[in-house]
Amino acid sequence: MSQEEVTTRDRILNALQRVLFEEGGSGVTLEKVAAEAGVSKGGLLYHFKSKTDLFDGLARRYRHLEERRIAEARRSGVVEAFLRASEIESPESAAGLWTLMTALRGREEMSETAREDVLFIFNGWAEAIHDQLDDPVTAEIVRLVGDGLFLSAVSGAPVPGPEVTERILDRLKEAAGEG
Amino acid sequence: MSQEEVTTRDRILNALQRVLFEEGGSGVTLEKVAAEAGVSKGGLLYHFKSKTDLFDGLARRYRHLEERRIAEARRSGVVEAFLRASEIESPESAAGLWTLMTALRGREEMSETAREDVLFIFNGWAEAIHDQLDDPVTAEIVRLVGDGLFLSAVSGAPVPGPEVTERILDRLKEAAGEG
DNA sequence: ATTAGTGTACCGTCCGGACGGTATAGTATC
DNA sequence: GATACTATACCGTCCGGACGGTACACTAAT
Repeated sequence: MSQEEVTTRDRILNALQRVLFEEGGSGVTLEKVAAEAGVSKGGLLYHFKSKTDLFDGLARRYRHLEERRIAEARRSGVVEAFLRASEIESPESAAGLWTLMTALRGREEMSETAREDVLFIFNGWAEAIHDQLDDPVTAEIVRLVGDGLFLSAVSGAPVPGPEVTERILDRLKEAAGEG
Repeated sequence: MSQEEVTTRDRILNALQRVLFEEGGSGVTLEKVAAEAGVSKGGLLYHFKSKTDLFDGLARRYRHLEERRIAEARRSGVVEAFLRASEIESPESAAGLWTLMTALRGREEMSETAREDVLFIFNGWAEAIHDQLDDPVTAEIVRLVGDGLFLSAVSGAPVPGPEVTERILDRLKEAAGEG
């Protein structure tokens, strides 16, 4: 439990992300996640008292992560930060967020607090973008392009090549007066 | 079985969309869909021999629908048609496509043919857009904005108001030289 | 014209397995 | 002696899918 080592709780959440990535939302079972994390089922239930609680924990962790990213982006320039965050760095991480979003509507097995955490992320980015850009239409375009990037990357739909992405970024930054 | 009446098969698929909309992907059970369609479980299984087959049927129907829309859009102007199609007319319909997309990665319970049908839709729109716009960067922006619109509408993330949407549309049509 | 047979479109029930969750006894570390 | 687990056993429920009917329309031979 020293500072640099990852807690068991975090290992379990990472395992959940991996299972989500490999098998999708309906492939998640407590036993699988426990095994993937190298814990027993009892051990998992010690940290998360139900499956719902487990998903809540993941949503909460995403929220904290994105809160930090958004704050940083407000300093460094939102357009670039948001668009870069939307192309996916870690497929496992994206798959988790994706599943959570999917569960947003029609609560499948997600609690109200998890729903709020996920919405917080989207609203947080939207606010940051609108705060920094004067023109609301440009701001919306930036937001939508980012969401589109996220959707494409995570769903297997066609993704623009890296050099096209760069040119999109340049064009939007120019329109936004950033950079 | 005359022309104007909807087949039982279609009624079952509509029921699936409704259940998907109300309860999400993991809320789908054969019994629920059957009840919603006003058929027995046995009756459902007569038309679709497994749950996978049921989802396949839905994907196939989407594909046919979008094929027609894309062909029409090539005549009437892709930018407007695509963006209008991406803001959602029917939430039930969108929820179904959304679930299918979610299942694209990590096959949960979707067959290869369903995956192909869904990818066909996305690639079909992408091709139509790129065919009609000279500048590939603009084309990609249009595509991404549309995907972002879809994502927002269906996930509960913030949606631009109608007048902002119109202005986005105008700006993109201008950039594309359409209309 | 009746009989027999065939295909289609269903209904209702049952079974086996998977899964969420509970419980409990034990272990190791701090 | 509290914390952080392991391991195992168990229960109740839900669900996919198989199966055995049923009803009815249509055809074909007698």
